[in-house]
Amino acid sequence: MPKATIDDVAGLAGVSIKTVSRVVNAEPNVRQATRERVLNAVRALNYRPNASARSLAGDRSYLIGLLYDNPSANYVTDLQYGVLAACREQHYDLLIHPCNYKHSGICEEVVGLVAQSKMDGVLLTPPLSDTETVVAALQQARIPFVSIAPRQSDEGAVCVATDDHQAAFAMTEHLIALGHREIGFISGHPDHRAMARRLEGYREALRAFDVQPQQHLVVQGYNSFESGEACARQLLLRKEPPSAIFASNDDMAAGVMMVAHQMGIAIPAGLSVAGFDDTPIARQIWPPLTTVQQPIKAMAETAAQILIGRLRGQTEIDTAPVIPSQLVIRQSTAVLP
Amino acid sequence: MPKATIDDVAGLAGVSIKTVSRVVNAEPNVRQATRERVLNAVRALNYRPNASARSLAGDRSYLIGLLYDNPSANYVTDLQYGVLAACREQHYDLLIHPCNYKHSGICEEVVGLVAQSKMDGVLLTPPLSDTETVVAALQQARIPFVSIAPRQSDEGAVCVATDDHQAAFAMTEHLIALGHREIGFISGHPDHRAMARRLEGYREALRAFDVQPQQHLVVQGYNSFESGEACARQLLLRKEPPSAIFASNDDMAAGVMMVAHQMGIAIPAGLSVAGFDDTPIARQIWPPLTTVQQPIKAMAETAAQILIGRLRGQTEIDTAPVIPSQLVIRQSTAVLP
DNA sequence: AGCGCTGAAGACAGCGCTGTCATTCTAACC
DNA sequence: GGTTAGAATGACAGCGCTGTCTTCAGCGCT
Repeated sequence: MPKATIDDVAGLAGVSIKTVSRVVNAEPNVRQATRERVLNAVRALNYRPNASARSLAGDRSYLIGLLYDNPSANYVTDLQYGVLAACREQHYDLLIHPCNYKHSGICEEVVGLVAQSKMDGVLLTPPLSDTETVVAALQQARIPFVSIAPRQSDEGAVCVATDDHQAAFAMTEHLIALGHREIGFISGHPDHRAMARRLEGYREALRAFDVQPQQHLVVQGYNSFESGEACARQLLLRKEPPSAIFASNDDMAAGVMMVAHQMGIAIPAGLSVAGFDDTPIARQIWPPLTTVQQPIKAMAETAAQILIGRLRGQTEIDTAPVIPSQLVIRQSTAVLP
Repeated sequence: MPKATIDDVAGLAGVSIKTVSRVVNAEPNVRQATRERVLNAVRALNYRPNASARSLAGDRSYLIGLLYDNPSANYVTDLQYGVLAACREQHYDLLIHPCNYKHSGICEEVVGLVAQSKMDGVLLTPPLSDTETVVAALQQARIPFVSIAPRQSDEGAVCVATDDHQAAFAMTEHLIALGHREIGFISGHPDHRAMARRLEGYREALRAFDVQPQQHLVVQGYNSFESGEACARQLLLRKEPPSAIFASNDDMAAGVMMVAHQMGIAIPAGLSVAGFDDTPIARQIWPPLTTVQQPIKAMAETAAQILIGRLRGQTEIDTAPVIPSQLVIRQSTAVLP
């Protein structure tokens, strides 16, 4: 079957191509009977509008871009699945673009890419959404975008916000409730604003429950399993090691558990360990890891819906929804003996 | 800066738009001096050809699709990075399309998708590349495609082949060399041809080294961590448990190790465990897992290069390169005491 | 000098759609 | 019944490029 064009459909339905166009694009002002006649013709010919022609004429590509720079495969695929769900629903296609947020030419790269590939808009994810130069470049180039980012009062940018602060507070509260007072904290990569929020949440919980914060119990990690190992050694080799360690992500928490195993420390009997993100690894280590589950997929889907809505001209939508995360208590945390 | 069109460039360079088109598309028959004049104008105006116009006129979209149905985030992102590397080099864009290979309408879905999004060609990955109906539908619709798939003599389809058989043979040989004779094998999902090849490799190695194959030492897994656990219980609760277990993938091997830990079996002292794939988890469990590393990224990149080459009209390329995988010996396998 | 020939460049017609504006129809009102 | 606002439809010009065909200059040959 040769691919049908809009003319074929118009001919079969006995209307002008413009009317077919109206029906296909769900525009108003078409009589119900006409609409059905056209739809039948579309089905009969298995007509698919030509995306290129449509883009060229309409100056819209029905393509959105997903920009990311994140080494976690799970995070990336969760993002993609969420965005794809929204795209499919709205008949948009997705272009993915991993990039290096530290690259000096990142702004030109991003703007150039959007121009080149004719994206209608882009989705920005951490740490790109935390990189102010990129955000500014996008704004300046008037490229529609929506960020996924920690909650933030400043900036007018549209974003789907995470509640890292609150979740870290809740996790710390959980540890305190178990009787822990010496709670080590492994902070995350300094370029990720979400990581800073997690540290704040931890600190605020200590304050809220009158636990004496100790500077040396907070060590700087860099999100990787290996950095988790290094930080764990630093914390556990002290003369007075903490009774619990809260790592800013699961990979580092897994690193902590690896080191604990090697040092012969039982978990959770001798050490409670908590992570953040609820990646698959949380359930694949022993004991299963207490962590925080952030609905990445839902956030990505929401962000994509908002972006596409804006591209369609909507503006009255909620400009910064916060998607709540959830504590997942497993077996790596226990009451202080 | 308003976006420049080909007319602007032609005007500035003092040539016709067709000549600009020739230069931009690296076509022959343009004098060197003219070419340079045009290129200067392109740079001066920061000209980017309009992808939609180009597609419409040239009946090419410079878009390729990556089809997959795989729950492993690492696998998927490796694929993507490989394909993207080739795309970037060749100025193609990538559309990703996760799908459900068991869905009954999968063939129509795939063909429809390609038509809809105007993809020039697609990349097929396991288990889609193992699904004959999909392959047939693509061939019938005359959609150019390249598969990533286990080596296979039949079919004329262009593919980048894996050497699962050989790698599994090598791993089994490694275990035999360590003195193991009772080697349990956890096979993978039956719909993945690669998994069948791994089982064959195991069997052939037993035969080659005169180890008595035992039917009950081969149990059926389904690629997941949980199925690895179940299979491990089945193998380890026998009165004469194997001294080594070779799982068809790392997740299942991790499941085996989890069960062994729970049963108080030391690894590798009491049990050698081997996996396949070299996913990050292999290094994040204790002890680090002996496994097989298959260069997914390189395979994907090669496949994309071949596909793009074909789209460009090349045909004399190697039609079925085999990318060799590599044994990674870590600490989960040891000499039989 | 006249011939054909090749390489370099341009003219021109669309690709299949959408935006704009003109036109026709419908129905509700006086 | 005549008007008229508004809904429904159509005519038409291009969006920015590429494919095809044409033109023309320059060259070697007889």
